[in-house]
Amino acid sequence: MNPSSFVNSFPSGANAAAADASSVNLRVGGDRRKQRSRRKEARPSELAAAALELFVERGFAATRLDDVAASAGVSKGTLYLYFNSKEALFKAVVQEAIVPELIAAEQFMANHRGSAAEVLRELTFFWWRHSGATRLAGVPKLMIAESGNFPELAKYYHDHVMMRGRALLGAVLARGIESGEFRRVDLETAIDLIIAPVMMLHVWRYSVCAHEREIDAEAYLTMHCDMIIRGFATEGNPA
Amino acid sequence: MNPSSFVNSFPSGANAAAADASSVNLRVGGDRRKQRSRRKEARPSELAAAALELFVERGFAATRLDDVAASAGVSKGTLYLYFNSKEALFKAVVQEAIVPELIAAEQFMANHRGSAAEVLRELTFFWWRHSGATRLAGVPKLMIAESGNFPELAKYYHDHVMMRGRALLGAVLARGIESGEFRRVDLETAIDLIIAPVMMLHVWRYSVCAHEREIDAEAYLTMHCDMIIRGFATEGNPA
Amino acid sequence: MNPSSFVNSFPSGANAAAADASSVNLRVGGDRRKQRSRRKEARPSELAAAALELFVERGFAATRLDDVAASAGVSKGTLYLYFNSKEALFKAVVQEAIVPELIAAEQFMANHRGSAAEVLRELTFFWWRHSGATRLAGVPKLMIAESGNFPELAKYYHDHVMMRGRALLGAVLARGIESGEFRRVDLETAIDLIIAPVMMLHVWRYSVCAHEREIDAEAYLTMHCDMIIRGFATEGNPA
Amino acid sequence: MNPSSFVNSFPSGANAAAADASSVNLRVGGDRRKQRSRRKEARPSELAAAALELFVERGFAATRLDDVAASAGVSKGTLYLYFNSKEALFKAVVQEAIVPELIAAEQFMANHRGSAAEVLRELTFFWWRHSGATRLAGVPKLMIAESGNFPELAKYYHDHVMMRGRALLGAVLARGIESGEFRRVDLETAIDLIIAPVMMLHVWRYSVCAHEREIDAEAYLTMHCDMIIRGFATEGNPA
DNA sequence: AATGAATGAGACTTCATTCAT
DNA sequence: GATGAATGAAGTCTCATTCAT
Repeated sequence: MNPSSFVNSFPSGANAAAADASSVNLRVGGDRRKQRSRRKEARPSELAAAALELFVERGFAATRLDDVAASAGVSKGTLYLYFNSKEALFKAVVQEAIVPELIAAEQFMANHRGSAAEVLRELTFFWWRHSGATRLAGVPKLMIAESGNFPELAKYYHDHVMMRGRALLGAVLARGIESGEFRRVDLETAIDLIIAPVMMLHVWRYSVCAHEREIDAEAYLTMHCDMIIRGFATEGNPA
Repeated sequence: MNPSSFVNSFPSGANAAAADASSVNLRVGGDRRKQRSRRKEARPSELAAAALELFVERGFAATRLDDVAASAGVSKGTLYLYFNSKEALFKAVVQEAIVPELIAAEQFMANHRGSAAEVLRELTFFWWRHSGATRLAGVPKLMIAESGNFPELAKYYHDHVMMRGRALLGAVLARGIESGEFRRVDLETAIDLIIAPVMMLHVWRYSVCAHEREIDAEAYLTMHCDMIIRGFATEGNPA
Repeated sequence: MNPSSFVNSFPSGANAAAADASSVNLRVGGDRRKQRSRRKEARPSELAAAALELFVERGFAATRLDDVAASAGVSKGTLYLYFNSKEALFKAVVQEAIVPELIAAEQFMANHRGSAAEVLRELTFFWWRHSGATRLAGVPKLMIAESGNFPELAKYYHDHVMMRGRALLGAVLARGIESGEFRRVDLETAIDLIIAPVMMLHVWRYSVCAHEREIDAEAYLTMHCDMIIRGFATEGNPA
Repeated sequence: MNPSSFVNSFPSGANAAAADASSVNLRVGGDRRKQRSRRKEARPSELAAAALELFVERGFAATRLDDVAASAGVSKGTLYLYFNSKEALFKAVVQEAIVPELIAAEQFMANHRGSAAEVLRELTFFWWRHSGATRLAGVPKLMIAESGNFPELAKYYHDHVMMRGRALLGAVLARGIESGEFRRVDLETAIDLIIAPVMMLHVWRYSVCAHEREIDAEAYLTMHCDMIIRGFATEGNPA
């Protein structure tokens, strides 16, 4: 699993607009003359990808920059050409890893037509496919573990990732309430309860249960959606 | 010094209140001759308590033994009289923090009479009062963050804490299904979905949302229980 | 030339009051039981002495802490028990090196009786004996070289050392003018011109001329004093 | 690339003004074809000029080649086209900075007619105007700071700069003694005492006193010359 | 000739661990 | 039992130097 595959692992249709053109061009360009400069443009992403792997696996503090460098196939000094500090690398990793994920989800939502319940269910599984099943699955654990020591990063993650994801869910819920499909519940709390099990699924897979218990994600998420939809359904409209 | 021997050195029926009392008595007792030996017995607990505080706040790697020692009012060397390594201290901390918590929950369950739904709801709030509102609240985050680097500890936590807690919930669910109160759902998955939001509540409070958003635990847990109970209720028995 | 000789190289009668008693006790104590703790008190001075040697010889940046530690016979980590950073060590070195020097000169002055010219001449040679001929001779060069990068230290040196030395000279000059021995010259400028050749003598010995030319300090300072005294003398009083 | 070949590549009768003119012409000249080759010849001087600025300001060790390159508007690699190492650059800088200074002083002396006292005074102020008031003022401090780590350079500076300057002063003194204007003093020592305050004036301005005290160079040098001339004057010839 | 990306040795600094007292 | 001074391995970060383009 090399760094470049990481780039390609993003939903192809989704991030075309969002991801900077350069990293996309990286693969389509045909001529060799610009390889050096193109390489330079691609480096930060490659390094961040290597770092993501290790951060997710070992945590921030336990990851040595030597290992990141070795994993990316560069020298330790090269890391500092692109990132001023280990912390800066950490920030870049999180941003590279999560922003495309969100953009994809937002586009998915924007294009979807269907009942609120359907959207909720499909969004959940979309999320799982695009995050839970990839190496991005480790990011929530990473954030949980390190946000205490990196308040700045925690704020960024909260503002740009969690709030954005919550807004998505809030819109679905509001639509369902509007249409009479859902009961009138407190939106914030409802959002919390939709998100929590999904996050926890990621976390379990990457930490406590990693080697102890195999969680059947499909069944887990199916039941979760059932519960949510049933729990929010209006009386005359049992999902 | 294996984990279980350490656990067994705790007062068997003890909970947090009892442990506190002992360390308080330590200073009010009038007999001076016994103070030394009493103190000796209490030391590991005092040290672990100081370490818990710091581990939970800063994480394992970012906590220096100097700080633990200073916080406990002893010299750094003294730590090594009771724990062979930082890792050993970590194990002791986790074990000391969680075992009493569980014992208390089990006793609570054993004594409770009522419908499955009632028990579920009360158990949830009991848990919250005894864990979420105390310093133990940080333990889940700690476990999530460090279990990857301490597989042995993750296993212990999984086997002795999570499984024990899951057994508790499994018993309640089984009772509800038996009595016709709940539908026949997959037990393991159902347990996961009951636990996840509670864990996540702990985690959020200690990490990402710490400084960003105040979660109303009461409303959150109430809605969670509503959803669970409604979601599991049999057709003719809408909770 | 070991560190302890450094301590003893200070004028014995002069610094008895100034230097902290501990470093003096270091040598007079007879019992062995307290060696450990006494050692601790003495350590900072020993380390600073070792550092002085190297700083003076190689400059601040070119001196490695490994070498300082090795030279003091301790491990690198030990340095950090006493000094928070290389810069802190530098500060300590300067302060340890120069303050006693000044105190000695002040006491010398206070006890001296004689004409202004005599005092001037004797003070100059006193200074030379106590500074120019010891390893402290390198401090002026050190300060000149590094003060640009350590403005804080430059200020300290200026305020506590140079101003103090200048005050000494200013007092002598003022006395001479008062008594009609010296002409009425601008004090500040006069002080500059008395100091400059003395400083430069130190500097030359430690830098440019170190291996090229041997300056006869005795002749140099004698002529310097002659020039100064003759230059300042009133018409009817040719020195 | 040995020192002397480098020196010889400079315009022989040149001084600072001439060198400046060449680099200015570089840009105003209309002929574009020559610009490339002209530029090539000028490069080393431009690079050394940029380096001088930084060396003087920060010292040798604290100056990064990145900054030198950036300041000269070239890439870091280009530095190595002209100088084999940082040390080689340092040598070039010193040589380029001081040789023209000396040549100018020698020419000034050669053309001067007047009493020894007059020459001494005017030479001093000439020196100050051409060195103390320009960026060259920092060179003495630089030499003092680094000569310990660059013995070879110290020797060059001593042999080519100091000795040459001393010869100049020695000639003036000898002339004064010959004519009966000055007393018969030891020449070497006398030269030292003439130079020292001038050097120290440079040094003070660039280091310890930089931000603390403003020295009135005019008054300082005037008094210095007065003292020297008065001090050396024969009995019947009070300056 | 010129670039600037890449290197890697080496610097400062931290901290878990040990041990003489 | 308790101390705390001492250690040294290992980490992050810097920067002079090289070399493919």
